[in-house]
Amino acid sequence: MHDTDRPETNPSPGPIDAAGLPDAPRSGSVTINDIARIARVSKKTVSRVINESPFVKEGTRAEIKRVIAELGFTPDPQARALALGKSFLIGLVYDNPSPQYVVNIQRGILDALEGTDFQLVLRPCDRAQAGHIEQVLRFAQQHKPFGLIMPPSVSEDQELTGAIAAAGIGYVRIASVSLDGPDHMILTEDAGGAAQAARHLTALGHRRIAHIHGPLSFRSTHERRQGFEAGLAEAGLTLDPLHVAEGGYTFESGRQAAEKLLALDPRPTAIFAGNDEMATGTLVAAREAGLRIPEDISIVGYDDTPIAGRLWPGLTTVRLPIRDMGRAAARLLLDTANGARRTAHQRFSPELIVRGSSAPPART
Amino acid sequence: MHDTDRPETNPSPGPIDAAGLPDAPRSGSVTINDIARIARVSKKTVSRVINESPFVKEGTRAEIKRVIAELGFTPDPQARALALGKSFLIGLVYDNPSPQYVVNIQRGILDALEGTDFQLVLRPCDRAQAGHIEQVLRFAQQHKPFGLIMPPSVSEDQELTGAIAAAGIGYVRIASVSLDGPDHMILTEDAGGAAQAARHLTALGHRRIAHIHGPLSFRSTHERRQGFEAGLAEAGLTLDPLHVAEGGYTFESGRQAAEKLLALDPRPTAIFAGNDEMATGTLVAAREAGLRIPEDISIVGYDDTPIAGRLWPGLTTVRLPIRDMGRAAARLLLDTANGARRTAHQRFSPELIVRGSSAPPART
DNA sequence: CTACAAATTGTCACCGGTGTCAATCCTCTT
DNA sequence: AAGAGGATTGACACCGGTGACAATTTGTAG
Repeated sequence: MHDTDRPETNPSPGPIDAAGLPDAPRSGSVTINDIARIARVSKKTVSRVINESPFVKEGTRAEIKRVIAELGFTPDPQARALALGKSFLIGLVYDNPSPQYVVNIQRGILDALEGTDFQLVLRPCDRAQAGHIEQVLRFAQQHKPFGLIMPPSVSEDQELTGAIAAAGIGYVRIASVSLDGPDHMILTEDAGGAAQAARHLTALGHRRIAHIHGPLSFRSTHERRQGFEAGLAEAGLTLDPLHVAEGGYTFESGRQAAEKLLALDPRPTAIFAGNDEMATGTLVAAREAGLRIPEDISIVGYDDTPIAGRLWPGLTTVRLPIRDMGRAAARLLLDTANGARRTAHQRFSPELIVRGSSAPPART
Repeated sequence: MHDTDRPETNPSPGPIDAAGLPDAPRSGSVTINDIARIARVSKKTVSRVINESPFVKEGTRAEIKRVIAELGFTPDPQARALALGKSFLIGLVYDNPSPQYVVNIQRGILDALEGTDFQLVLRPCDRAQAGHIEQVLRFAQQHKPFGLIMPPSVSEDQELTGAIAAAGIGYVRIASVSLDGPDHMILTEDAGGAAQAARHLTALGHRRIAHIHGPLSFRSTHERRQGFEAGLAEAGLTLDPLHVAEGGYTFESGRQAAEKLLALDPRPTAIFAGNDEMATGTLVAAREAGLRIPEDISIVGYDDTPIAGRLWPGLTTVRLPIRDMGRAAARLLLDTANGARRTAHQRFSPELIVRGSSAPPART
């Protein structure tokens, strides 16, 4: 149970020095009042200096800054948040099933937040679960975050982003280029990356090429497939519906989809998976089927998460600068604090990374 | 540049309804004042209900709760934090190089925090970098988190934990059992897990067994090595110093350490790596050396991160219930809010997971 | 029916900042 | 040298809660 039966008043001794020097800074921490008193100005002027207001005389500003540095004062985020009606938290609202993706986004955001007063708060959001929008909204209304960052597939949920915009919360979305919008966005050229993968395979001489795509609820799924088909078309190929399997962006789903594709006769000589997790599943499925990689089957993934370089053979994949994107998203958000009013879009181009999992098909 | 040249006063129209009904709740959000007014009590009494104080008459409490539910009131965390001198943030202070570990800890903590008012804030902490303690301390003093959770190796930094304790911040450490302390802890029996790995290998018939340990700054490194040696001793074996290599808990370090071990003559028939990342590196090094796994070399890891199940062959490893540990750590922290004053220790036992990377040694 | 203690509720200052707007200080003009 | 008008600065209320302590109500013994 709670310890609620203790008396409401706190019987602890309290600040012993309370009766002492009336001018001594509180033992706890330095506040704006201490600075104001010592610098012989009003707290409002100190506040102006903190907030870099231009309406402070240079000499005053210098003196206040000196005192601030001397006492090691840092403004209380809670108090500021209360007064401003906006906290110094940046919320990462995510549902991406790939841990690698999530960690890299986090790292990028943390890169950008370093040295600022902003903190990164994690807010997972299960779109499959009813009421997920209300949960995020509740967080937003309660904690009044400075802004939210939404990677796919949260970023593709129109209902959610609409509700957040309506609540007056700033946010940056990370999404595929095809998803246009009037808000801040970090865009990835998914179709282009997938086309690179297709070109790579056709250049190696593959003709029977299969594709495992992600969940239909992800826009990247469609974009990557479409880009892949466009890339194949450049070599005069089309994607046989038999050669298309659906996955869920997870290892296990990739493995199962690959099992189906590998059982085809004739067997495809190459498989392009919608992300690295599924490509890893494909690799395992191929191994279980007794196939050699890349001699019997070439495998290409997408994202270049760390696992791609840890497999044997290394996974040929399309690198997405996920960490950079996270950093850019956070920067975009912070810029709005500095008065950047116009919405900004920023593009990131994927790059094909060739490792050992792809090679020319065996002569049949 | 900043938009600091805008006038200090906000020229926007402001709340239009300000002159209207004096009793109407603010358009923004419902506050404790609204509840108090409508329930015809003082805000202090509402505050008591919010905080589940027992000093409120049942009827009053019921009525206030009704009004709270009706208006959908939720107390402002910033205001509470300001008044209490303690925020509703839980800080995860981490430096573990393995992304899988980090994500799982996060998930566990988030599990425990779901449905509470607490938020998870990420606070990476590079122990190699000078001033890392000051950074964490600065965060703690500024944001006054409700508590911190520190997994290894941050949890093993006496200087850091000491400073945090001195600052009066509550925290829970996740560490090896050998690291005793007067504070809340989640303990893992690393030595026991490593001993299980040793028994597994000796039972398979291995005699030339090597070990790649982690960085010396991690306590788990010593604990795992010691447990491993103890397990070998049960079979009458000792660990030849030649068969010991140092790694850094990273993929690349494991790969390099394994290269050295695999070049020995006679070659070890089994390698126990201090974590899965290094075991993965070992697997790649073995493949590069043209060895078959497990026929030519058995490999065992530690942690059972997801990658262990994604490799081919699957990695035999020691499973640590990382997510459960994160959840337990957060629960422990929350319990202190409910008056649990005694420090609590909670143990988690590792479990050997046998997959395809270990088998009896080939007859030589 | 009183009186006194316990239970319940209220008042008011304060947590540490910011917004509003008035007051004061300069710097030029004329 | 007085006045105008912009540049600086300050006074004070307020953001939405909680702590300390006083006030009021209730319960119960005498």
